[in-house]
Amino acid sequence: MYGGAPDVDAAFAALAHPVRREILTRLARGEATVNELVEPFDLTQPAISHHLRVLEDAGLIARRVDGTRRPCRLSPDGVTTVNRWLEMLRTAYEANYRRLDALLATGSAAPASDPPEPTEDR
Amino acid sequence: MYGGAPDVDAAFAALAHPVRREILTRLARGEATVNELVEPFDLTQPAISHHLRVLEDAGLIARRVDGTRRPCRLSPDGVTTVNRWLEMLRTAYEANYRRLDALLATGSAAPASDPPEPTEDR
DNA sequence: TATTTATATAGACTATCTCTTATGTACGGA
DNA sequence: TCCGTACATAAGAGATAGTCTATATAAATA
Repeated sequence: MYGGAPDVDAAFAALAHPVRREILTRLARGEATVNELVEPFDLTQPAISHHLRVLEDAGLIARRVDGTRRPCRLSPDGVTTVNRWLEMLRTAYEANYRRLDALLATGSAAPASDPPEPTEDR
Repeated sequence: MYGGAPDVDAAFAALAHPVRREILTRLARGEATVNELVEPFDLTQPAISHHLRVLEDAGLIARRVDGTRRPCRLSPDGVTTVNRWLEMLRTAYEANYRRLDALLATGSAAPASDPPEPTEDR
């Protein structure tokens, strides 16, 4: 990663809005101009421009200049940031499970009220 | 309004707050009661209880009853929901790249988006 | 140069979020 | 039973986010 890693908070905050996630879904199929991104929504152009700014600041999209147009494309940096955080969470979670399993395997006294853990990941 | 799947929306919205992400990080290391989760933060107990409610509604944590205590633990469901959405995005993104690569390999005229040169404005 | 097109920015309004204090509820222990 | 502990819920203040209209900017076009 060349530039500074986009901040985790900005990436998660950007992904929290359904319109912004829809914009990303559209951009995953290829580049699009601002007006092309406005069209599927019942929102004004300034509203979409604002969402694009948020996505850009989060490292989720990038833009180039083409005359008066600013075609947007997906930038994997923001998604990578989010994936890394989720991976950290999952790693800590699984490490805790391994520790718990090891503890139970030793035959140590288990907490009496311990319910069987229901779900495995995925 | 513009919502897609409601669980996706709830999960991403829940993850958008840094305090809630910190709570999840703590729970990845094991179960904790509400008071134990309040302690590391400079927030009141009702504020943390509200965050826990948001996390529970998003399928990110689960709670059990132990006397007057409500120990919380991580629930993988919400993270799985988020991971699935990100995987969808990545899949579409990579499919688009393969399509573009195939197009370029045929020697056809590329779409107007050929320069990978990052023209950055401002 | 004047006009149109594509997009950005500003300001205001409103809705939602976050946090607080105050209070309610349920359980355990004396 | 009375009290303390652990937590939830309510109500309201203050902050923030999302959206609109109006306007600015900049390039393309006539």
